[in-house]
Amino acid sequence: MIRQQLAEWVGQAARAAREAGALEFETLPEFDIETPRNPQFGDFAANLAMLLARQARRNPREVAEAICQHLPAESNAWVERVEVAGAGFLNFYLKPNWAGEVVRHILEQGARYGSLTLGAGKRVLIEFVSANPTGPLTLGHGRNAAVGDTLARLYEAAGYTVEREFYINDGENSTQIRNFALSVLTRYRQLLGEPAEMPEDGYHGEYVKEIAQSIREQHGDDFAQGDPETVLKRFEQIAKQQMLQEQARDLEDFGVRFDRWLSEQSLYDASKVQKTLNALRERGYAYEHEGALWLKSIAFGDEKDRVLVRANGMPTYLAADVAYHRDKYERGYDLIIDLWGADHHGYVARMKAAMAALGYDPNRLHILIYQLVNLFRGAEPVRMSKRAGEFITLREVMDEIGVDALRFFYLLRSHDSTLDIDIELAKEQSEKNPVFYVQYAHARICSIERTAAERGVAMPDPAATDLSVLTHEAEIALVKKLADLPDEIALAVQHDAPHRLTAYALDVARAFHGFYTECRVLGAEPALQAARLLLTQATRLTLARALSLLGVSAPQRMEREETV
RNA sequence: GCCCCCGUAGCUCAAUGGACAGAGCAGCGGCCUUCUAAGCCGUUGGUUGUGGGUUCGAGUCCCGCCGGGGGCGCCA
Repeated sequence: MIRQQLAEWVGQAARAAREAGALEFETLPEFDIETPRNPQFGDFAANLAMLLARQARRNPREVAEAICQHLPAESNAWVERVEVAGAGFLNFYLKPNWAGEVVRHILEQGARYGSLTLGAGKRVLIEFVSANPTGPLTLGHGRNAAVGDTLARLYEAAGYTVEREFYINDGENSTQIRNFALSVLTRYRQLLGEPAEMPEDGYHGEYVKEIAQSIREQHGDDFAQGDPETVLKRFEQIAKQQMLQEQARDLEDFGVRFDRWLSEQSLYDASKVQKTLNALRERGYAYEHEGALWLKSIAFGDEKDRVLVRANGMPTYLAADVAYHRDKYERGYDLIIDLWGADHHGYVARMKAAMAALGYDPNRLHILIYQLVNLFRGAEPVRMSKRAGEFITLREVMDEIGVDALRFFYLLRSHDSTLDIDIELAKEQSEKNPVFYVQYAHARICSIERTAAERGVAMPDPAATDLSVLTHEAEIALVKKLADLPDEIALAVQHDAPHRLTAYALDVARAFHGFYTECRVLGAEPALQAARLLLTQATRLTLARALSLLGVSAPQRMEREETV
């Protein structure tokens, strides 16, 4: 709130200076209100003067002076003084009552604190995870789920209307589904004591045997005979369905829910793939060559053209995916976000090309690529899973280290960086573990509130409490951090960078722990105790909101297990 | 060969183009009769891989090179 307010005043001042003939410029550039690293440069700083210098044909410090002299009078309410400094920064020093205003504002907002109207109800579709129904969710899918879900929560907080969607790669004619069904069928036959050999490129994980086993339990030897093709089709359905249910369960337990599970096959059933291919042909961006149908993606910056329909008449995965994305555009979202693994990055250019070929604005499609996740146990890399063969499953790691720690670790780094997760560290209940650091701050606050209640100290009324007594360095540092939440949410959304929020939560926790050590709450003299109780409450609300956006719980208490 | 990501303190990583590049861990030294020490304070540690360029200002943007990871299918 304070940043927007300052930005508004600075903008007004620049225009007023122009009116008064003190400054020349055509259009007001986008400028920043930033928090200087060094507190001696004020509480906030504006960089407008530097950006305006060229247009105004004046040196930046003169421009800054001109802006400074035209700041609206109402800015006196919060601003104590403004200084022109450095290359032409406008440094704002706020009045002491500002901290109290922030606390009051947070308490008024309550659990909504941080919510924005930035999105103005615009509709966003986030498609993520979208794992193949041929195996359990892996460690990599977990990253996708954590990043996608928190991004969705952030967009919601920013005032967008968000839909979460899981795309099921279940095309009935696809080789992978067929192969998967064949693998399950082979295991099933082996269970019945028949000689059957796994296909060359079959699925070898333990889970395939589990599915075969469960089919046997439900259907006995019903599938021992019968038309092989019919049996295989049946296995496709059953195996796919079971896998999907397992994935949904894993996601549910991981705190991720989807609004829609959209099946690739349904696109074929509704002729959407065919219609999309026709549309591409009509627009002149699909052509026949050597018996196949090609997308002319070169025309839109891709490095080569891509096959849509194979020479054998079967559409490729791309064809269905183009139809799917066309469908997304047709549903009228303002923003479409996809979250893909790094191994799909080569796919971005062709998908954007396809959308451009269909006449849609490719900029409305954000495709985020997240990098690999490596698992360690201490210094030892973990590569194999018992259940899934060469993959480590989300379930295994989630069960071992817990949802809170795992979600937090997934969001600790930018999705652009490869991520190493150390199971030992994530399980460790110690100061090395960042999840506990944040949760502990929340638990400590709850503990203060419990103790206050035990001692009969009532939570003061914010309207009737003088908050101007909050002047300690640690109090001010904490308040500044708390005030940042709305901006952090805005930035996280603008940059599609959910990991910013973990960093923010850590910052708030750090500021609180500092405050906790420096400033005694209960037992301080009454006026100060009241103000600090309210500051504590505002901190709890802020931490709880940040944690909830991360999908991490905010515990009321934390007991440390005896380690010795 | 082409494409994507990364390269910042011993390690893992931050830093919407802004001021003196910051945290955590590891190391060293301190702080529990008072709201939870899963905490706090102090301290050591840097030519931001490298060479150019753009800019009032570059870790950040552009080009080249070096190193690490991933991808380049009528698989999905």
